[in-house]
Amino acid sequence: MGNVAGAADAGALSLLRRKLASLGFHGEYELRCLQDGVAPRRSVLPGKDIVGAGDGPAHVTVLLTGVACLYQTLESGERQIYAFYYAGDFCDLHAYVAPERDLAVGALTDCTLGCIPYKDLDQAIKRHPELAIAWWRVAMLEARGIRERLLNVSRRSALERVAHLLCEQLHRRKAIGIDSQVIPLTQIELADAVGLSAVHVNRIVQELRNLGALSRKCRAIEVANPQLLQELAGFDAKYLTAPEMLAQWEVKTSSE
Amino acid sequence: MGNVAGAADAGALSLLRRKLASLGFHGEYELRCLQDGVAPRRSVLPGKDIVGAGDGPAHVTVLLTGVACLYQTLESGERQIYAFYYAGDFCDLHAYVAPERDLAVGALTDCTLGCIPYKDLDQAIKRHPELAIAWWRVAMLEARGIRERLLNVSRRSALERVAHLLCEQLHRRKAIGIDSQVIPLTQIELADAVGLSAVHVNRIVQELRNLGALSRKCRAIEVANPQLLQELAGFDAKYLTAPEMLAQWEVKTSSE
DNA sequence: CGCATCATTGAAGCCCTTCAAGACTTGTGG
DNA sequence: CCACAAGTCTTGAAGGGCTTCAATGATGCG
Repeated sequence: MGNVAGAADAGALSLLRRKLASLGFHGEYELRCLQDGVAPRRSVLPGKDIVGAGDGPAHVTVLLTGVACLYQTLESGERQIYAFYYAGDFCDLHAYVAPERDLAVGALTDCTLGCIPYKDLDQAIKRHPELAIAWWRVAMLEARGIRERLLNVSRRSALERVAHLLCEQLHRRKAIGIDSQVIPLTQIELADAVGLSAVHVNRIVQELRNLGALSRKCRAIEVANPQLLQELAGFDAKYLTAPEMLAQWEVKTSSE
Repeated sequence: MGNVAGAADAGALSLLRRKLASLGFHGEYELRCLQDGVAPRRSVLPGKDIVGAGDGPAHVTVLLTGVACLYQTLESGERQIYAFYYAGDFCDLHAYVAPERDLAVGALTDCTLGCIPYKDLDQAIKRHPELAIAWWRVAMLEARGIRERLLNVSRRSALERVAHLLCEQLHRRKAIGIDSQVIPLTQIELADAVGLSAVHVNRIVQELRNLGALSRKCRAIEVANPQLLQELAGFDAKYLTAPEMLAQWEVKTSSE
């Protein structure tokens, strides 16, 4: 709720600019029309929803700090996690073009959010149609991430699944400048993302600790040997879903 | 290879027009610039690739008739099917904005294809930026479909998975006017989509036949009792991923 | 007719789930 | 500062769903 002004907003804007640049959108001046939109801030505590199921917010939410996830709770009470969001990611861009029932975004750690009202987005797109291509690209990347999650659940053993998910998180965190070896997910959250029972994830985590891939120092998930973890996961960095590696992209319509 | 002219092209154009209208794009005249692009036709036999892994085609492919699938083959030789395509679906729109390694589109039945060269697409988008929002929407729907596939694999029993997949196919076929109760998928293809072994899918199919949900008349998958199948699957029509139900959408930028 | 692909069946066994209970951690209020 | 509650982590035992292997029967195609 607490609105912060000044320097913090500059940080948010530069985050947004980097993000859009990585998506192939290079309008320097044009970003200004979104700048004001990001100002309204919000904080959300772990376990609380950033976007509730069935919400029809009139703005797009940008994650500024923290970790969040896209998820759905089933009738049975189970929860399926579809994607993880980090600083710079858009949480509910999908709702702008295609409202989704039953889909929610939850905070996994303390989260800070920026909001871009739909009307600002409308105007920005109208003035700079290349933006729509950038959003299109965001959607494709989201699909790619979910495909990776499906592959994980469908074709890999429990140990590979967990190890692979941890490798992904490690890479995405590094890509935005977080070097900590600690991954702030509970075993329950891990289980909800890899489609295993929490009990079995626990056994896998212990196995990973025995193998030396994870640290035994603390209760949290701390990676002790990233190299080993990658080998156990069969993780291939080329499968990275993060848009950071795509900085060379150009928006087509502006070139021809 | 055989190019067909005249009446058949009119069918393809009307297919494309319906598709775009369902995505919220209503430019009557504007579609003409895509019309010429669809003319070049191609036929692909079952089991062959429409778009190979690593291909960088200079055009977007529209499926005009038949059934195709988006898939990936792993190092182990296994195949994961991510999505099914029917008449009117775009097979490789993703490659236009975000080239994908290892991803291929294969024909499951005899397929007829139309091609839209990238340069036509470039021009169309430049002239009518709302088109980019329509493509964006396509990408979101693709993501939604893959999420549904993930949910299927992650949280449901083998019988529910198979039944649910069959329900989806039935609905999508009906949405484009195919009323046949026969679903032209082999048990192996089913297995590759639901993440089960072919052997076990076979046992499930037999169980569904014993329960009366599937027909025993032929070797192919023929639905005998759609209602029962839906109950067994816990299938809820509201989860439909097909864009046909979204005809009420409007492209935002043109309204304000 | 022979070959390739798909469907079917059986047996053995492992991976993972479920249930149940206890230990540890954290935060909250008295 | 302690007690308590809530949530997470941990451990064991029992069982079932699915896989793998292997072999045989059907179907269709050149």
